[in-house]
Amino acid sequence: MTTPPPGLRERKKRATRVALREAALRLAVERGPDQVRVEDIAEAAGVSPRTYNNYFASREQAIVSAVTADREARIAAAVAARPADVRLADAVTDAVVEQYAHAGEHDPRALLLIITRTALREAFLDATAGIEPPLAAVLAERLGDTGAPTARVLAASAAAAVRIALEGWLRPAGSAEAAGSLGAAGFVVPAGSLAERLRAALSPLAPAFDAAERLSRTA
Amino acid sequence: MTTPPPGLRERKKRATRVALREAALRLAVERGPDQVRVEDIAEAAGVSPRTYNNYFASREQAIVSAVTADREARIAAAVAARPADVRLADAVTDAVVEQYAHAGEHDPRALLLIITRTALREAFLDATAGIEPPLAAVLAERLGDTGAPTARVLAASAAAAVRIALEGWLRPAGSAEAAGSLGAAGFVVPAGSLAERLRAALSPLAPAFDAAERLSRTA
DNA sequence: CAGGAAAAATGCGCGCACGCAAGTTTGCGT
DNA sequence: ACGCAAACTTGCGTGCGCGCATTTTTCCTG
Repeated sequence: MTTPPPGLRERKKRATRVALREAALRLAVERGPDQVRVEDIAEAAGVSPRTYNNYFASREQAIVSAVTADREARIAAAVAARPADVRLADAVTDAVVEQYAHAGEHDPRALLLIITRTALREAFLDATAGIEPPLAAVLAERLGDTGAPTARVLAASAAAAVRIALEGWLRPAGSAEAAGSLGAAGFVVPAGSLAERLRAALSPLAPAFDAAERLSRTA
Repeated sequence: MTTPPPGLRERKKRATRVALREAALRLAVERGPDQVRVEDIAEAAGVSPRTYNNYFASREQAIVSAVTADREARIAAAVAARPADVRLADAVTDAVVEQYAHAGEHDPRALLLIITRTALREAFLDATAGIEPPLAAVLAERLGDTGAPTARVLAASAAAAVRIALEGWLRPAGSAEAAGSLGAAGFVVPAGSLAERLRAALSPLAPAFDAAERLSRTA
């Protein structure tokens, strides 16, 4: 369940992936996303362009993944960490809010960039779908997997809710420009409390979580 | 609410879109999806390749859309058509089941093709996301839109559930081959009752629909 | 510690998606 | 009926995603 010994192969793979995503983000921030060719990213990471494509299916994906990182896994872990007697709906909601709270805290320019460019926004939103599999796994465990698709459906629904919350959150930012390397301003971000939006989007699902939980207890 | 007068421009556009998607499907069935270049589709539809790309963002999308057609709108319409006093969850479930019941009834070969080829399956599944917007619209109406994202979340959740049901339904079909123009067999399809899977996937969401409905009644 | 299997990196080639800047068609006001 | 503006089509050019075959690296087992 932990980390046996990672093995060298695995470590190198991770290193390459990290190198690629960081190079992608750095270059995108420095010179603007449209001025970064795949070749540049690959070179900066010290691999061939072809190899780059073995790790990421698109430039947007690479850039965004530097911000998204392994948020999916962190959410799942956070849910699993909650004591077993708290309402499942609350566990999920809190875990999600917690993980998105310090979104892009490390580099405001990255967030600004993603918000501004349409293609990146798109990729960023699509990335939320990634929480489904790990979340489904923990939910299946908590609900005592019956073979029914309940866990997956709830996980996917939560993911969809998160996506909707994010969409609404960054809707205000629609203009162009501001791509120079010196955006510098963190106070330009949409604001409007991401946390509130997340809770609002997830709350309609609470009854479904409650019902599933009830079923699993009586079973 | 109906059709004012469609206008000539609009009619031509629709005609082109239909021509493209039907050409795409026909060619794909005839000679196998990998033997169809964009150029062929465009030519068969009597437009330039560039124009083809103004209508569809990928070959898969074009092919699949011939089967998907306007299922999204039909589902939304079906929901809207149910009397206002039936449980919302039931209305949605029945509407979905009803629309997917005669899936690819017209051309079994098309279904067979989509099931077989991975890229097409992917595109087919992605297409389910398309039900969200129209469904969200009807739900918003039924629930008396409060500005809260409830309707959208429920619609997206339902779409996700449908996707999961479909995934499970066509999992059994994983092999390759059988791409010749004479598949001819309709009894090869996965079977295992799509309807049951759809209901099973949607049922965990019922409590959420009930709760939303209750809220809207008391408000 | 050798040797061979499995996995990953790489090079090459093809078709494709899409931005851009014309050219062409449709719609509408006068 | 005319002509202008907006919508749509088209050709061209660029970088990209990915399948395939080959080479290089990692891993395991005797």
